[in-house]
Amino acid sequence: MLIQSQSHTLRPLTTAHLAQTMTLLGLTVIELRQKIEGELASNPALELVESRRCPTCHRPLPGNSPCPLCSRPQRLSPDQPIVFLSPREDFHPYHHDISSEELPDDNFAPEIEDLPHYVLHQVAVELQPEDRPLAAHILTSLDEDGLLSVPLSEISIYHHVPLQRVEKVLRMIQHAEPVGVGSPTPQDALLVQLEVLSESRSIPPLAIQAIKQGMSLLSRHRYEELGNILGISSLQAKEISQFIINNLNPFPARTHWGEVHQKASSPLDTYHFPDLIISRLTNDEDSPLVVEIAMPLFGVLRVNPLFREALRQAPADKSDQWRSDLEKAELFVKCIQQRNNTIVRLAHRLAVLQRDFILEGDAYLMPITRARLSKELGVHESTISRAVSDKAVQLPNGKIVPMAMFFDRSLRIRTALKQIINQATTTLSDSDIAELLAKQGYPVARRTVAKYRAMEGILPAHLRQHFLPN
DNA sequence: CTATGGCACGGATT
DNA sequence: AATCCGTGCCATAG
Repeated sequence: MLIQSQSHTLRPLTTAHLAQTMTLLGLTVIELRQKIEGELASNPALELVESRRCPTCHRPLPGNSPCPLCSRPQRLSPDQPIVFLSPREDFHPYHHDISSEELPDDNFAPEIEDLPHYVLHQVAVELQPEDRPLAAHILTSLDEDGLLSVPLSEISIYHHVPLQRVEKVLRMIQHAEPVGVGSPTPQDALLVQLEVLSESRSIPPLAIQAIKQGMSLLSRHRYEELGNILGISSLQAKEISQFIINNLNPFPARTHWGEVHQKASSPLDTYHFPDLIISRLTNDEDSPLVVEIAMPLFGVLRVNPLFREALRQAPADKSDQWRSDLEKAELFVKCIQQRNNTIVRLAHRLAVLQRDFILEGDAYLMPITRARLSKELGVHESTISRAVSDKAVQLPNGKIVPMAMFFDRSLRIRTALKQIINQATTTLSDSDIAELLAKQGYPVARRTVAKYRAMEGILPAHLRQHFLPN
């Protein structure tokens, strides 16, 4: 049998090994955690050793390696990302301490008043004095997403006023910034935002229906079924969905206040826990990237040495069972290592290739294919596919995006297209846009422009109207 | 007649 | 082998 040939690439030795590694590769952190917990529970030969922590930064360390950040020599090259496994005990997105200092917009008001006051000041002018307590009640009952957490009827009863009056006040609040705040459900928030948006620009006609009838399908990206309900094709459904994602936000408090045209980071997706967390080591322009690969458990998995020992004196009737447990455990540990190894190398390569995209944004995305990467890393194409699909990455700016975005061939062109339309003084037809794109080095067919436009939720030229921002 | 959406085909990707 | 994506052609709306 062939022994590993390449430098530090762990090679699968058996088909079972291969199969299991493949399966593991395809799993998200959260899925992997369940898988590992299952194995741990069913196989006594496996054990979980708790992670050590770095004495300096208190970060949990994978295995016996020194802390990849603190024990790093001073030789820092921007081209060399620091990639490491990061055992986690929590499953909330988190920011590296250093990068969290960097805030995206500078014109942010230094004295930030809290959301309830911010909204109250806006509605105060048109609010009847006697309705003030109602507004206050509503605004103090918001959850952290800006949604109303108590039923309206409760407020109505509490203040001994008719329900319509409460509704009237709520309507006022919902129309304040951030638009939709105070809505009882994400659905209501979207509807209000849509209504407000429709005053300044045209909107897809079926968007309202989509939100009203297909909310659950919408949030699960079930375009085909959504299309069926609305009596349109799944492509159209997708377009509408895209429009909603791009222009509306189901959780009003989660965006920054002020801007009307939110580029919300696809809010319907953000609850995913990222598998990769990318930040920058320092705020310098040439700082290396730090890539943490989320490990699902706070510890390191290994074969229990005591179990190995015990096997020697195993009672005859248990011997076979134990032996098989041990083998399974060894295989499992090896597969996990293999998975980690592949992901580390993949992440490293991606961080090198897509550095500009990670730091500067969509316009700098390199067009790369999974096939190319698989050659560079010396693995099968399907390996890359598995490793990428369904995974989420948190970028230094805090946005969580699907890992597949690193391989999106059209994203670059789509952002160029958006820029063209935003900067255009006249209303451009699709063919006009196609020409302009070609001049920028993106030769695309007119028909393709239409599709990209639709993907971005931008309406056709004759329905488009231009408004100056604010 | 022009601009755009639907459908389907072929090649690339997974 | 199945799926996705860009594109051409045609129908339709304005």
